[in-house]
Amino acid sequence: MARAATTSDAFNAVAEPRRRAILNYLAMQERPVGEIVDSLGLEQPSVSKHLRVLLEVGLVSVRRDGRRMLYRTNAEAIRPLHEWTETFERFWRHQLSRVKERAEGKSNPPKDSGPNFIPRRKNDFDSNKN
Amino acid sequence: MARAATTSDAFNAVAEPRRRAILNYLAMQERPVGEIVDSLGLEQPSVSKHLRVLLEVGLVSVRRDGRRMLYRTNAEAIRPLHEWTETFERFWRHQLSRVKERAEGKSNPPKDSGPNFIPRRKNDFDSNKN
DNA sequence: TTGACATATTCCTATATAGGAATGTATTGT
DNA sequence: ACAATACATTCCTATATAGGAATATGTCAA
Repeated sequence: MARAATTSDAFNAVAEPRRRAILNYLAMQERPVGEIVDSLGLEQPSVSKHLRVLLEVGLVSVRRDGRRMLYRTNAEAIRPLHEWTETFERFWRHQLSRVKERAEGKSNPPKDSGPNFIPRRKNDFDSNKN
Repeated sequence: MARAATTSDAFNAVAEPRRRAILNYLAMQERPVGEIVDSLGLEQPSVSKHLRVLLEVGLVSVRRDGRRMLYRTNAEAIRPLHEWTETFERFWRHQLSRVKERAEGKSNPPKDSGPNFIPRRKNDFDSNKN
């Protein structure tokens, strides 16, 4: 009766901007927690918690190196998201051409897109602090 | 101090499986609410609420047709997700080849991927009832 | 063993749902 | 005007965070 757990699946896990930032950071190479903390400017407990979520859904893997824990992004786990979004690719291509036609002036003003359109935010995905 | 609103951005909005199902359903063509209710087997108020969220983040658009409201997916709004996931494509390609090498038996057992690996669910994204 | 270093976990709290039930609102046909 | 149709909104509640603070756990060096 509430929102699904962040650990439900990759979709829920990556809904949090800091977790996406962490995934970006760990994509190139494995890193210890401390470096994530320093580089992204987050609190250490916060990073540990986010990593736990990412680990539970398989978005990262870990191995111990002495007293440090080296995390790395498991890109494979992001694939389902990529594939889901991919099914819409052909549609935004079509919509683009339609918009283009309209820009070239093909009469009727779009009495479309209803009551309150309210497109909230822009493209501020990724990163963010704290 | 809690989870970000579902209306924060597309990432949060599509974290809910039923909303993804609705987006899939409305991708091909616009549809009245009633058809979504019947086709996906959800409660009408539930569908209206989900549509409101999708509308607020710009993932769908509406127009009135008599007493019906015709919704349609705005694929363009899914593009940021596609682009974010796309940045990981090259990585899962690399990882795949690494896994392949290992399968062909290149010695050392993967003392990798830490304490409790716990990859929870499989690929049951999309759809779902209620 | 002890202390320092690196992470993880626990506790507490404000907040935002998602579902169910009930009700409100807009629009059309007669 | 009125009933019926099609949606939207409100109310209520159990649940799952995310952040901050404090503390616990694990590992290495001397």
